[in-house]
Amino acid sequence: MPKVATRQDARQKLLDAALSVIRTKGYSATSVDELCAAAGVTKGAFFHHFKSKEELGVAAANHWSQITGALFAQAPYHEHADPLARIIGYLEFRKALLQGGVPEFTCLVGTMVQESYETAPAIREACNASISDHAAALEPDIEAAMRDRALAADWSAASLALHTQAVLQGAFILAKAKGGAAVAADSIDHLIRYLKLLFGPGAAERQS
Amino acid sequence: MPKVATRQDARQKLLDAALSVIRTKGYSATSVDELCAAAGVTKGAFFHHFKSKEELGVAAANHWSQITGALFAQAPYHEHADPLARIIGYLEFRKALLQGGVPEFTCLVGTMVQESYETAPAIREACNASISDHAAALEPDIEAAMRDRALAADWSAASLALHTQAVLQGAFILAKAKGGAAVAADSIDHLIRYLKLLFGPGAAERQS
DNA sequence: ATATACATACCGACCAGTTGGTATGTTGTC
DNA sequence: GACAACATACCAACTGGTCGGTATGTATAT
Repeated sequence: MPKVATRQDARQKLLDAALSVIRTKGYSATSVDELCAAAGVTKGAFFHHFKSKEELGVAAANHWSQITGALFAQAPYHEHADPLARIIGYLEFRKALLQGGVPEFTCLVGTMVQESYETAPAIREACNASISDHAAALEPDIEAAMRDRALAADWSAASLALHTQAVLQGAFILAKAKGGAAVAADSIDHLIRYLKLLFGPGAAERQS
Repeated sequence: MPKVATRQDARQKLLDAALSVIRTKGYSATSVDELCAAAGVTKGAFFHHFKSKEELGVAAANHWSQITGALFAQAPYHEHADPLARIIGYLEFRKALLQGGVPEFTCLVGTMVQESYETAPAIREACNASISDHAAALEPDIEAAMRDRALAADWSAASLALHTQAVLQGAFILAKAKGGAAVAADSIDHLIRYLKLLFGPGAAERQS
């Protein structure tokens, strides 16, 4: 029996618990006690690993970056030869992720940054890094697609990458408001349509 | 001296205070005491007008709907003869609203629904109504634009209207994460570009 | 005109429960 | 035996909410 396994992993259990609890109730409404209960850990363990609730918030945002980073890095859409196909594939992948209850497919950092952007700068910055890094990962494919089609656009690859994240974050808000994933899928479809119009046949001629 | 003025307006003062305080700190992190202090009102007055904090949340969402409803109803973009111009005008208007600090231009109900969608059904529904009604107000113009151009689209006016709200809500999240309005404006620009591609010259031929 | 009756608007002390955080153990490991 | 990884007990501050009370307005009957 790996006795070591029960020891030393309180931090991980807290971090994992934070992902689901905070996505369900929000950061402020989530108490330390609740987090400990969900993780099956005592309060002493909590403050042994995190010197404050805010530090847990920062760590949770970073944890989220790691997990989602790994998920998207190994996703199959990277295999497409055409960069545009990879971008569309990414968005189809995000649509396919809209499974289960709303708390299960929504974004931790999008939720957290709303509550803490003015009151907890460290959390805001960790959330910003998570979103911005994820967006930055899309830039090379967007740039390649622009080059392929010789697009002389009045927008940058970076701004389009951020726009995809805006649509996704907004789609999550609508899903929360309406209590279902359907709206979110519709919004992603509109984004896909936008990309196809931007990069599709005759696109270079339409833009100048 | 209007002695009456000092009476009876505690409710309004609380509602107005709620708009700014909740947009800054979020719903959960805003305490009743804080709300009272910001409104210059006592706790007794609070619970005289609202039987619970949650009821204040619902009332604040409705108050927000009223205020924003009036703002957009009297906005100048309705004067355009062309329905597409009205839609683009609406989005330009929203871009022009990105002034001042982040808490001043972001959306109350978008913020609130993130925190309460699972825990406070009444607030969720009030926020949903605010967003959905606002989106619904855009539908007639979208439908008219589709009719004008004889678009046989595989998307509905309703879904496009909701998509505009998703982009706006997402733009606010990015603005909060990055600490400035610039990203939000860029995202609205992408949305405007999408609409121009959807409805612009040759659009009917491109879609089938 | 005025007394009675009642409703509305508001005040502020108070309460029980919860909050984030701390101080002091205990236990296993190198 | 030193140190990390926890557990337990506890605390002051704050939380949403209650409650008895007061000031003011209004309808009605006399």
